[in-house]
Amino acid sequence: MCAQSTEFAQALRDAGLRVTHQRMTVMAILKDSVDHPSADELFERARKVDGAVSFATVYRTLSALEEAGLVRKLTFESDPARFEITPAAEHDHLVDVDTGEMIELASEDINRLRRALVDDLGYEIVAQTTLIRVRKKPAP
Amino acid sequence: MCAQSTEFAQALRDAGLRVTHQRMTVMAILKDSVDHPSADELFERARKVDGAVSFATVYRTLSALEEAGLVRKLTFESDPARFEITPAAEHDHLVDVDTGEMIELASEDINRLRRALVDDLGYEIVAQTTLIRVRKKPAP
DNA sequence: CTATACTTGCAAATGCTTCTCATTTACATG
DNA sequence: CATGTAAATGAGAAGCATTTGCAAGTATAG
Repeated sequence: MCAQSTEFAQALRDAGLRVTHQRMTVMAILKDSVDHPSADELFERARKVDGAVSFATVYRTLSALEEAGLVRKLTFESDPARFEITPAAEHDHLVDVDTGEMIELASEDINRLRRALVDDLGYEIVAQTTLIRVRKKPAP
Repeated sequence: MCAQSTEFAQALRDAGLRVTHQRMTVMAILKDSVDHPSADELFERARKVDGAVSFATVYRTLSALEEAGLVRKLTFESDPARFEITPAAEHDHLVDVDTGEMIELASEDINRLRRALVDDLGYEIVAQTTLIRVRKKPAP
């Protein structure tokens, strides 16, 4: 975790942000979370590690990190936003409507196709989010 | 507009909903809007046509219609939701980050690919939304 | 070590959306 | 066409996720 710490700290510095233990805590927790937590869940988990983290700071940290490109926010319908460390490769997200579970779906083919289409319209992609509500198929 | 009216009325009846002039107004306005208006914009426009439409009713109408599958809600980041008459063919949405303008992007190739990938994972698609933030490319 | 600009905590504020409840209305029935 | 009743509406209050104001705390340059 030590190597990871210095990595996070450097990322913060690169983004022109001060290295505070609250930010380090949030980043560490987010990195360890495979389930794309909401701000609320993140706050709960952060609090267990570092009692001195407030709700407001979780939100402020997340938007600072998002602006710096280190974190991505996933808005799904009218549900609370969920967050993930910015992924190296772009991917879409499936949400199981019955369980709420979130699954990642990577496809370089789709990405390529999409980039080409957007390009043809004279635009360049700034950011993108695909959220697909799915249901498990009944066993055949 | 007369033919369209009876069409809307029938759609409402099919969905088990009563035909009220408020609902007719909202549907007509939404049908005529090419810009995917928010509930607020829809309310403003509806009010001009029919003074007796309230904010609450716009929201209630939209969710009733959404539940009936006649309307689709687009949630984009933390911005207010926008709405469109449920499209015949699935398509993605681009939002110009500078102007807020929304453009539709249809690609049967992407849809097919996506369906296949989701299918492979053992799921079936219930609904999907892709929102791509874009910026106009500088002229070359 | 000190200065200072950036951060934080707390609580209040905000903004979109939903709900409550009294009143009105659509429409099946006589 | 009159009437009963369940559904729909208007106005405003309530709810919830997120943001903000301000006083106090703290990272970091010098």
